[in-house]
Amino acid sequence: MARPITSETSEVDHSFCPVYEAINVLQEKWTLHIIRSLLDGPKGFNELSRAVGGCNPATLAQRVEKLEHLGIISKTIHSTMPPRTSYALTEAGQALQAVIEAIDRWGRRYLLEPAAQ
Amino acid sequence: MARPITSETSEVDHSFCPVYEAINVLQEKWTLHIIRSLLDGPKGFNELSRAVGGCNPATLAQRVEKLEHLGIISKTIHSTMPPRTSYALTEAGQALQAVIEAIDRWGRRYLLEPAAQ
DNA sequence: CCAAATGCTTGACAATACATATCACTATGA
DNA sequence: TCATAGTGATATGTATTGTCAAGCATTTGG
Repeated sequence: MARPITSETSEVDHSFCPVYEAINVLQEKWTLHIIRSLLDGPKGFNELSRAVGGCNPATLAQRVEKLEHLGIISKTIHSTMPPRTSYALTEAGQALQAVIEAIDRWGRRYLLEPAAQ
Repeated sequence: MARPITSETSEVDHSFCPVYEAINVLQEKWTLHIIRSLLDGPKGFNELSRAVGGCNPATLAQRVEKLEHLGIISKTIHSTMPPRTSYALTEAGQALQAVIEAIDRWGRRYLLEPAAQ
């Protein structure tokens, strides 16, 4: 990628495209579900797992770590007696509400009759 | 799923949630890239492949078939002498522009400094 | 006739996600 | 006190998914 030679064919230049990267982040399995679940408040690991519904713990742990790394969610370990973990959206994460809402509107409008699949 | 009874454990009810389903559609690898590529006009298979950038033909064919099945894109085979295929967005597909735009805005705002990954 | 492009398909392989089991720890109830 | 259940994960093996490198039939241009 990012090789602007080849003048004849119109190669699309993906040198660094924020949209392309954003799509790559959001298109990973469970990512959008996780963000959606966290939109109504911080959750613990198992709580999040239940809210997401169907994601296995290994995958969830991996996703959550990556999203934390990307600054989309934050992980806090409360040093109370039973040490509880809490996952919450950062500002960047909260901002994804607009994306979820857009998907929501689209889904309600065009996905009401599934039937096939 | 879709068992609203069970008073003991608080199972999350995903009987049919349009947002959940919409996310499931859009979270598959390459799907959003394909839709984004088709937003600026219909394309043939190889043309689409180049526009998407990096998706292998097997996956692309599979995605495109599923999206056609879901009524998001339409496939037309022009019976001209070299029979050309053309993939285009349906109305439902066009409507996803709002989602792409939301992702675009988010990406520009929060993904400018990637560094890590 | 040969190279190149279109629109895919195939088959072997690798990466990913899955179910399931388990762990250490802490409450809670009997 | 001692099982039971909840927390926050991690480990195992298997199944699903995506990828790579080819190839094929077709047609057009040189």
